[in-house]
Amino acid sequence: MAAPVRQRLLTSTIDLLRRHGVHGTGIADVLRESGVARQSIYHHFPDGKDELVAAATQAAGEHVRRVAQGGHVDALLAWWERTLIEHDYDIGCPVAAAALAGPDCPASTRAAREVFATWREDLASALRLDGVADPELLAGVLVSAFEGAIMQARVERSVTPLRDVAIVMGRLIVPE
Amino acid sequence: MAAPVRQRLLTSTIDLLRRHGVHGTGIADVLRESGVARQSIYHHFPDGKDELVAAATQAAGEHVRRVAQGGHVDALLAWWERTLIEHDYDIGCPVAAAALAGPDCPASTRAAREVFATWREDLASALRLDGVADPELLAGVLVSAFEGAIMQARVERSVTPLRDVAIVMGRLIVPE
DNA sequence: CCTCCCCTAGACCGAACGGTCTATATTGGC
DNA sequence: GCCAATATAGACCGTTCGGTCTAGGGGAGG
Repeated sequence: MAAPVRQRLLTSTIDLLRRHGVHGTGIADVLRESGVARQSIYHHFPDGKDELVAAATQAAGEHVRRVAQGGHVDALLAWWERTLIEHDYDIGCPVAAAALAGPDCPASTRAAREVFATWREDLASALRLDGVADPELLAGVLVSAFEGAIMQARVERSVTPLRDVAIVMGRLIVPE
Repeated sequence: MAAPVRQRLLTSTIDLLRRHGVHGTGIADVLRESGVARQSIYHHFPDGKDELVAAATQAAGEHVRRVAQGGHVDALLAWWERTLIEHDYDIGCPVAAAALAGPDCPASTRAAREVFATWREDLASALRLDGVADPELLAGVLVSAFEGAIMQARVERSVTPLRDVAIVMGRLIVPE
């Protein structure tokens, strides 16, 4: 009962987005998992589901950002490996879920775009500090490769796709 | 009226999967877009939506496979660029949609896994023929990077993520 | 005190969901 | 001629959907 209502809503929504995607997650599911009253959703997120999903996407993006403190690729990799195994490969990336929601959820799409941009900027800064060539280019490809690897890892039920990305990208991330 | 019913069902389902994902696509939508009778779905796909989506995923995977005849990365890139622009960035990869559908759609998840495996094998064979080192490793990362780039390209409404993947991966795909 | 805000409880709405059912063509092969 | 397979049309089912509504509880600040 400790956590405030808004936070509980976001946490539950993120969890459900990772399992079932945007359209596979119902308001009733969020209510059940968070134990919050129906009306409270529309108090905190007047625009309804799309706004809730967009806010959850932003929050999830911030969380991952803190995990990869300073853009350390190895920390990101380790965290995703652990998370996938902990949840028995029954989850994906909530930002990917928002990105694939489609035109019915414009706010969610926008949120996904902004999170991806933030991730790229963080990674590019870290790469630049390490003296790596083409930091922006590599940062974008890193985000792409990570997102694809998470998707493959989920259906393969194996962390191999993630590790392979780390191996291959490691060859490119070298000081010039 | 030319195309047989089963084919029209698959074509329409693929199109809708790319726009709205698995849970965002309803049976009624498929019926409307394909102009097929409701009962015909359950004639060709007795297990209902999950089986239809799985079959559509397989068919889409085969189609992309033919596009990348022999595993030519450049052909794949050009096709995705053209497709995204043609549809004004309102589509994604249908296999990704199936991969993120979640545990309610076990057949679709299985289909996504098999398509990813086929793509990796095709790419690995092509890389091996070109005398590239670590063909399996690179093939897996290529699939990851492509899938992630398609996702980013969609929300960014730009082909830049795809081109960046091509540039960076081109540096790795060199004869040993 | 009263009022405003946050929160809960739960009924209620019309629409859409996936799936089943009956009934009626229209085929092509035996 | 007959039968099975394929197709169409459309009613119908119970459930769930996202969203709105009313009614009331409790705490903080005027």
